[in-house]
Amino acid sequence: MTPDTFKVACSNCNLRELCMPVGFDNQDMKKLDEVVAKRHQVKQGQMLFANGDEFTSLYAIRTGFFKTCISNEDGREQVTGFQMAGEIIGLDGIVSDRHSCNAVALEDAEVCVMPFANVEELSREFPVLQRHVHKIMSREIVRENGMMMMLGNMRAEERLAAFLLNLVQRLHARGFSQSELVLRMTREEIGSYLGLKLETISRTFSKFSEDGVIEVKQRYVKILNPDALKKIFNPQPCHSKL
Amino acid sequence: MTPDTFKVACSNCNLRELCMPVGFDNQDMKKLDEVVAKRHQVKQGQMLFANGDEFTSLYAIRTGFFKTCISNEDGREQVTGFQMAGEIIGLDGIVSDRHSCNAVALEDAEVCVMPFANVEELSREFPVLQRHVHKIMSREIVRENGMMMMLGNMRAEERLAAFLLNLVQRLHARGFSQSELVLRMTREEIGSYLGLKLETISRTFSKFSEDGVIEVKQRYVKILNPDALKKIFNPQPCHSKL
DNA sequence: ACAGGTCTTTGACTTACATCAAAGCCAAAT
DNA sequence: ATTTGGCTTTGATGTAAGTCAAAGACCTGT
Repeated sequence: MTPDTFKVACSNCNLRELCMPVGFDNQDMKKLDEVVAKRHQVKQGQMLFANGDEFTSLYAIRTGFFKTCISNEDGREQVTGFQMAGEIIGLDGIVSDRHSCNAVALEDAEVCVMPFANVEELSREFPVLQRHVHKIMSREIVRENGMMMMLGNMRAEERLAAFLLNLVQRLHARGFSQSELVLRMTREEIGSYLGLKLETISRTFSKFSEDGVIEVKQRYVKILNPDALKKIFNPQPCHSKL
Repeated sequence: MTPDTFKVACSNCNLRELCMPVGFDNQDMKKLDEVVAKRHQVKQGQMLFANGDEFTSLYAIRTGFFKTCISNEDGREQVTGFQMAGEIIGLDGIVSDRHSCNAVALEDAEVCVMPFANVEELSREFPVLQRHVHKIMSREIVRENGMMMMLGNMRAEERLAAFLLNLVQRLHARGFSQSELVLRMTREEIGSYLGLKLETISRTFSKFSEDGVIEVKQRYVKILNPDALKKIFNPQPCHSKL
């Protein structure tokens, strides 16, 4: 065991409600601790796993912030997601027993390593865990459906508004502010995620700022008018009959 | 039981290798027949399920061709996938117990209805089925990652080339031609899937045709030069060191 | 055989975003 | 305090794809 790994328990983890199913009694919870083999530290900029790596485990993020991305033969990169505490990464690896994307820590992070064999074994024993795993995968499918809608149909302003609203909503669920956030990623990474260039992200931030919808100072963003942002994301049809 | 539903068995279904796990002995296979409650016919243009419908079952396509699509508040529609025989639809419903997309038959179709409760119960009993379900969901996640790359980074010609190659590849796996196909969907539906307008699809088909890469006659498409198509999809960098 | 509908093609023009380029900002290192 | 390097902003210009419009192809039912 390397010094940056150690054994821990879900049963007293403060993220339990975020990454584990609810409705367990204490005894079940004890057994469930077995899903997590150990914890693992990942420094900013390091990869948790890379495209082509053998798939063995899912990872629950305890602290820190990740991006997942794929790149094709001619070097173009697509960020496929940003993940924060309580979220699960590694699902891409199940189908082929190899990871098909890179997971990069955007800040120093700690993850719970959950060997997938354990997950499957305990899923067979605990229907509530089984259901939970299915929901996590389904949620990711639905999220990506939404991304397809963004990338296929929405304009730059709509994409960035949706992105910001989604970020604060998730941060808020973790006890952070509803209106203020510090971006963990560059303009280029946001652009890659949203199918836009970094200049477009920068210009759109400036536009929102000029319109008084947000306040931006580098990575710091304050949402001044969330309703305006929601309206940009989701413009009202002029007439309901339209 | 309505006249368009009847009980059947996977154990002698000719699509078994496509939609069911391999490595079952006969006895297991008998029990596995229990996943499928019945079959269900869907006429061209009809919905198998719609956004908001209660989720109860996954569906394995026996014959026919489907599209799944979502639409947002202001009416914009995004096709999120095209599915053919042997593929599974309905995974989007697991997370919230409601479907979040519409599944529309693009030609008369027949599906095997697999109540998800059965799937989960049998998954607990048969690890190979459990693994299979996980792989199906992971495959969908990886497919959608690839779609994000397409929609975020690729040009119209690349998207359409990738689309055609993917279609023939899947048709070929089902015993159809590697080079000829009849499209089941309109230019508009292809466009929606690829984040392009129908005119752009039409123009790009014409361009490919002028270049001698394909032959197009309405819905009929013949791939004359698959290598050229692959090169469009996946352009070689000028120098490997680049 | 024809009428009506849906789908497709093609042309002319517009536009949202990309590209290219230069300057500004900020934090860490010297 | 200054340099360095990564990130961001902003402006000028280019372009791939969108929009609008009209005509053509095909299918279905009468």
